[in-house]
Amino acid sequence: MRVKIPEVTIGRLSLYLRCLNEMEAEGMTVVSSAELGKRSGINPAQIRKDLAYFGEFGTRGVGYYVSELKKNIKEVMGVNHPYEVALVGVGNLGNALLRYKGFQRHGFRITAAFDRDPTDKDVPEGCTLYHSDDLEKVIRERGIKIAIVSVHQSSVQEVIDRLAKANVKGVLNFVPTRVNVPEGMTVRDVDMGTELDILTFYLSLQEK
Amino acid sequence: MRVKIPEVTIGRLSLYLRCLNEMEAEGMTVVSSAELGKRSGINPAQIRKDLAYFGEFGTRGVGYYVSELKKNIKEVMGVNHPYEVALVGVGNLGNALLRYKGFQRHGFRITAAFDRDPTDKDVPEGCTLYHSDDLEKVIRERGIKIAIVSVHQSSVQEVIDRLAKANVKGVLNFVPTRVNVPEGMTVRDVDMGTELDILTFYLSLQEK
DNA sequence: AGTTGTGAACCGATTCACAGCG
DNA sequence: CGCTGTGAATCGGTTCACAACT
Repeated sequence: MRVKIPEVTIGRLSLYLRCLNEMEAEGMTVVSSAELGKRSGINPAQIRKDLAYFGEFGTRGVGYYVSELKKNIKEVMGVNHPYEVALVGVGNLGNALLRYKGFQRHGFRITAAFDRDPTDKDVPEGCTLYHSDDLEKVIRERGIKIAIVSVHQSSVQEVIDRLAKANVKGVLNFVPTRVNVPEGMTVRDVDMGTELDILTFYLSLQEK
Repeated sequence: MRVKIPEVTIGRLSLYLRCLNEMEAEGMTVVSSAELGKRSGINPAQIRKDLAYFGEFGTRGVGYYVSELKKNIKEVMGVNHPYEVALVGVGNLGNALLRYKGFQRHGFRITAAFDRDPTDKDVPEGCTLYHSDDLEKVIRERGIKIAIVSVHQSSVQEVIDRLAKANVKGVLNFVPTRVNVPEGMTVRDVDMGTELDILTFYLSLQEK
């Protein structure tokens, strides 16, 4: 890899892909950065720059071939093949995440779920529920590299450390606590409480 | 307001508050930006700058008084009083969000839930379930200003527009679609599929 | 002496503007 | 001619370094 790629770029690639899918469905075969910009709300120069990090996907004077570009973006993002994902903590939130359709659309399948108390819990077709004790064993065996964590605050750090030991490389963390991220692992936090705080702040600004 | 406040600052204020609560529980009464930095993982200069946007909360040579600072941050964030929140779309995800404890910790209570098909659905104590048809009416009557949207893709835009009409000012949107944001409204997107995409990208980088 | 508050330097990301190419 | 790809300019946020203050 030549230069460092901003992580926001990856988020935008995901957005471009969504737009391209729509456009393809509408029968478009070629698209300019200007058109894609209109659809996605991103500045065209930004789009060109984002894409240029990874190659020269366009044709000057023409634009980008939709199906071509889709393929290239998918390759770049590493989402060409479906991914297995583990979920740790089958509480309210975990349960909903197990059933969330959005992951499938991105090519992810939650195939293993772990809980400290697996009795009385049930999981959707295609997913197996295990006791947390078996976390390392199962994840290693299956070669799972990505996990979603929705456990109780008190056990997040332990879970993250155990996932790291099991060779998990990426974690989507829904638990609002500062965690120590093990070497070689990427953790992305989703903190919904803080999101509401930010909305509230803007709200309180308006009142002034 | 004198200068523009970066929105990441607000997210960090929320983090500082969490740390301060911990520290207070541990009996600390005074804290320096260096100590808070250690706990929160944020650069001390950054912390001072974040706080300085809103006032001079510290004492030179001493630091910040914990309870004092907590109070000030809460005031700044507009979270001094509890907020009522509406939730639109009681599917899997919506249901989990209704029961998510993290919101309460931040002083939010989901007191009204809306669904196109409210039969057979039940909601926790303290929350009332309404038919979507009554959205504008109920939200207006209650003066609710913040909403969480977890409806089907096809109706997001309509829901957002109706919320705007009902005078809602902030929306936390869990639906992965580009929405047109009405004037005077703030929308924050939580796109969990894209989050996994980003993890996958880092994963695929490591393999090279 | 110790720590805040802040101007200046730095760094990274976005946008502009145009050369290069189809 | 039109649109991409990209160096240069700009913008915004972070970090540094120190003057101000207790």
